[in-house]
Amino acid sequence: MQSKKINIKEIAKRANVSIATVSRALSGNNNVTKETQSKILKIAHELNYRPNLLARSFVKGKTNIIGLILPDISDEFFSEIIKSVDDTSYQNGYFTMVISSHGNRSLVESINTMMSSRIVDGLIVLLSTVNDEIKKTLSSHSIPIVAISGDTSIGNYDIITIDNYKSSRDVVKYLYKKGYKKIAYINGPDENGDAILRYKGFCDECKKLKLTINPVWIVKGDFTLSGGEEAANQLLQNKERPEVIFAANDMMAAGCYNSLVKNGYKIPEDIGVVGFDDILISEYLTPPLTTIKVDTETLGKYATEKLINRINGSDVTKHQVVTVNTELVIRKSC
Amino acid sequence: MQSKKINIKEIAKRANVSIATVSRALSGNNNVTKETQSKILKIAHELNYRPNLLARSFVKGKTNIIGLILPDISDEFFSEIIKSVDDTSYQNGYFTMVISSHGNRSLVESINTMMSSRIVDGLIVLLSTVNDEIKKTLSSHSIPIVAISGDTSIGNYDIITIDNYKSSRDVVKYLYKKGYKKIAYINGPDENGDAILRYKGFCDECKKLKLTINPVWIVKGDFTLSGGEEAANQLLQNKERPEVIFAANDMMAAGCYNSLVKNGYKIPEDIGVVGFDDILISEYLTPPLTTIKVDTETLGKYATEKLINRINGSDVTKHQVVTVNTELVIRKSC
DNA sequence: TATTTACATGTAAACGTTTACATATTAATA
DNA sequence: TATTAATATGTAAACGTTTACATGTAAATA
Repeated sequence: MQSKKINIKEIAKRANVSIATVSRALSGNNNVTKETQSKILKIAHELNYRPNLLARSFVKGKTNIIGLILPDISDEFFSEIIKSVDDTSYQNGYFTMVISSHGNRSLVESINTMMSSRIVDGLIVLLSTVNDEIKKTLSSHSIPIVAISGDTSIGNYDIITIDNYKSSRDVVKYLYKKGYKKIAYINGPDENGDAILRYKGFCDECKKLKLTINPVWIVKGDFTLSGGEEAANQLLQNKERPEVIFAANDMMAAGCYNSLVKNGYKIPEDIGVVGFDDILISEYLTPPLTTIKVDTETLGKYATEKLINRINGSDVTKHQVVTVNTELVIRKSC
Repeated sequence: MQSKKINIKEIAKRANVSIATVSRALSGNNNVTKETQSKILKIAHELNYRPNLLARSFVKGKTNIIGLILPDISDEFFSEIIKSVDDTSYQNGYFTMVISSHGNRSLVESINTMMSSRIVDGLIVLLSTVNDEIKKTLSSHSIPIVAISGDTSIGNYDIITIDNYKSSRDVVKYLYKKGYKKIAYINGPDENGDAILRYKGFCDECKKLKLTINPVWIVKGDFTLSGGEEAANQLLQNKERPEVIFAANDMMAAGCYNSLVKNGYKIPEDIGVVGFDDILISEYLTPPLTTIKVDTETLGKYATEKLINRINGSDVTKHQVVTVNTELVIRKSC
């Protein structure tokens, strides 16, 4: 039951100084004597004073909050990024505000709201698909924006990405080295930037290794578990069976497992499977899934650091595309 | 390149009215003529005016942001809660700020910072373990607080929880009905509120069904995958083998799978397994895991609604404990 | 001692809203 | 028509900080 409001005015009164001096003492400004400062600090502590961050943000025009906009928050990949972003921003004196744009909230709407509200100093946007509307919205920013996206086509903002193309080629290279010649591919959604590059990497490496790509072994998927299962079912209906299935993400690879088990195929003896992402469940599938590990921690870290450097003006270079390394994790599925 | 700052003052000047009238017109206040309002709205739209939410929050003493404090953000269980909380708060005109207290940030520190900063109107705190320090911190709140926790011991705040005790009894009941008599139990961490109640439920139902609890079949776990695997290894070293293992959470159940497979046991033919939580991987284990489904969506929704009702004063009852239902999901693991 | 310099502190404006209160205008009533 | 009530609008304070500028004081220099 604190009767009086504790603010710098109250502290000033008790310390017999002006509010300016209190402000300076509390902010560690050097233009204040040791004695005055310690007196003020003591009183502030006694009164359990906490600065009104809202007032401070208001006058400074800076909230030290960064916004993180997600297409859909429940995906495990995203939750790891949230953690990394939140960790990094905290270390740099920022808070993280998470805005998911599922349900009745569109991505563009979320971005616009956040950009104009002055509540966040900058924005990290996680993009799975990038259409022209989104690109236009992002480019018309009034605050710094960093995108985490597979689509690296030029926009007027920084992009943190992974090397989908090279990683995909690495997978094919590895399969080839293992002796696989007949590789099937389950693609991701058409408009998905990551999916497009992964597919291109697959095709190019096959071409380079002179592996003929059987058209019936290229099937469309949607990055979901059931989509992967259906795609695998479709693959199994062909007369000629592939030796290994390369799914464009782990979730679909897990779907393949379901299909293969139900159809009586053993992994990897009958058909091998390889995925992309290294999500949590991949390690615990039977057999554990060979896949491309995406370093989400670094991804989130880079994005956050880049954004903060943009915010505080220590990075004034042209917008960049930063690529985070991936790693082939060899397990037992092929 | 907007040369002039767009605020209500600027709009007032152009509309030839006072800032008060602009404020009223924009906020939909009725004390303003249709003509004046539409004139102001038109100008605001032309100038692409966006209210400074920070200024508004500051003067109103309300930010419409709720804080969500997590022990560690990467857990899948938490990410589902984030989604649900964010969704519900958005529907009620609130933003969600996520604060994870991993790394160098303690839970108590996070709570204190958030409570005093005035940045959030209320706080949802996800608790796995509740010690006295946390309880004391939560009880000394200056803003509404809702805890999502297994520990329902009375504190001066609302608690949303699941019925760990009853659910655990349900599992034992089901196993008994299936004919299992020799049930092993892998416990969670000592101080974990959920774990304590699950264990109690297990014991009480065994007693009721007159199932003798073999002490060597009760082993300690830590809710992690490797912990589950070790616990199962330990169980398998006894001369007498249990017929089924009840793991206090799904992660440990998955660990059991690893141990059993490595030791040449078939699930469920040789030994059955049952878990608790119904996390994403449970469905995709081989065989799919029978477990207790926790309705995270409802959990997050209830917590958020409760909090918002506290914030806007529409709920002034004594602090409550609200229990969200669980469901036994029968799959193939026992 | 007189003057300059450095430093500590105070004064007051600024940030962009909302809102209590005052005032002016219009409509409703006697 | 005179009075009252209702409505529209304006004025100015308030929210809690930070900070440019002014002022005062003590130390350093001439």
